[in-house]
Amino acid sequence: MTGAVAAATSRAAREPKYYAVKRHLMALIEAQPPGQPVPTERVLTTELATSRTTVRRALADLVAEGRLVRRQGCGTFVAEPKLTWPLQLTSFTEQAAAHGFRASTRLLSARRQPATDEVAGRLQLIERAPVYRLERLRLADDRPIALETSYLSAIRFAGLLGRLRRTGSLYRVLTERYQVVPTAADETIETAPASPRQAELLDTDTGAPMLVLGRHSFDAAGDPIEWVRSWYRGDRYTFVAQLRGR
Amino acid sequence: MTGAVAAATSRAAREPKYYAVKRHLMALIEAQPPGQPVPTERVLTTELATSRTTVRRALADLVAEGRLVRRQGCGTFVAEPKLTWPLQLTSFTEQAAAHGFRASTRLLSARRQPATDEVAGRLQLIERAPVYRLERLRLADDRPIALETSYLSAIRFAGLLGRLRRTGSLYRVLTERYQVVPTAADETIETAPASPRQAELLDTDTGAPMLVLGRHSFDAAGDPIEWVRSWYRGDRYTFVAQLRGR
DNA sequence: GGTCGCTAATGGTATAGACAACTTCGGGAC
DNA sequence: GTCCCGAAGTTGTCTATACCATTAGCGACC
Repeated sequence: MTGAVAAATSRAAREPKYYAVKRHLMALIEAQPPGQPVPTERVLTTELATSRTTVRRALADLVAEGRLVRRQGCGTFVAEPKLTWPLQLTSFTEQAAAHGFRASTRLLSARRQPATDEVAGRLQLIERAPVYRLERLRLADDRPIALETSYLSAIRFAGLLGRLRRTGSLYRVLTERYQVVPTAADETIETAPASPRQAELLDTDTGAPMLVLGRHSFDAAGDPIEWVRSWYRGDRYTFVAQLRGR
Repeated sequence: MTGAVAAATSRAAREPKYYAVKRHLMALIEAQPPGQPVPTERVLTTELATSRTTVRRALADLVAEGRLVRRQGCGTFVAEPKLTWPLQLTSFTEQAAAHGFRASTRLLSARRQPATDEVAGRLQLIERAPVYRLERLRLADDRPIALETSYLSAIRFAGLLGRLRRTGSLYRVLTERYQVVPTAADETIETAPASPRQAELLDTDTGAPMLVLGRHSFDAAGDPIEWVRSWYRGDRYTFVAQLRGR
């Protein structure tokens, strides 16, 4: 079955009409400073002799790239450049401090529940073993940065929820009360559209492209400590990692 | 100006209608094996008493997540799970081999041109200094994986294009002919929609979400060697990095 | 038996329009 | 002068429709 490949290679590079509109807009905003308004949808519709749907598709692309910002009832504006976000540091507070931000955390929910198949596998637990599920909103200078969902074994870390409510920092509780230090981690990075809830908490739109960071951390014995998925706005952040040596 | 923040926190979690359709579809495909067809757009439109636009929006979300695959004239099907792609190895061939793929490369274009401001800055060259621009399509088992655009100084690596055409591997040419070995690199990861050209080469749709990897590599003296941007299909790949020690 | 071409069904693109939600701004009431 | 309310203009959501591009299947023809 080479049908798919043959179709792909023979497929002409047809440019959708919305992409011509997008290129028109890119030329318009190229040298414009952040905050500068672009023409309204209706103006673009008449100027470019097209439909509002087509204009909106082009605008949506540029919003997804982080080059435009739209505000309902107000207009569409050139966006601030993306911010870089360092990877490969264990603690969110460290990451924020490394770039001069004041980090804070809002605990959205913390509960004990049976593990799903995926979580049980990640934490090397038996099916439906009890786990803690923490949902936290990470902020830098009081602006929402990321939405994190963590899973930890409720057996191994019995009493974690109460201790966490008192001290606030999961990292400190793990090291000081449980003598657990992560020594290795597997990190995964992918992209996915935002759910309505995620969009609301991160002040963006449902379906907006997100960068999803997964961290699977292990202690010195090689046992899994936690499994975390962090959702960042893809239109606002670029992840940066520094690699040294071979 | 706290208006934006106030609006964000007070904004109710209103679920668009398309998201209800998306949840309906997620329930449908949850336990389905890859390749299984889902109902056609027109069937879903009548079954869910909505418009085709709304159905298509939900389907587009699931395609962006890599959970569905659509083929014009054929139908919509449950997708294969995403593939993982290792980061933090210098050579594409190494990365592919690490996961059991046979890597190959198609040189799409190679030319000498004056540097743009961004490229000149990255390579620490004066404005409009001559650089080589290489565009390569990376394949694994003859399937397109990534589209790479590299920039190198045409002064420092004079004669590179000819040597590259003879040997094929940029990495080998750099080490053997120029005695240059990358010892450090800054990597950036972001997400952006595919252009028509990128979509055609990677066998996907214009506007599809991509993972964009930037690599800025340096030699032992700290001088920049090359600046590369690699585009991967976000619906098909998850990047994986392993972190050891602190 | 093989091949060509037609047809039906699918997803892809584009249009026009209605209404909702939200912001801004100015005029009128107090 | 201050406050409130409404009008106008903006983006957000959803609908209905038309036509195009591609595919698979089938039947007629050679």
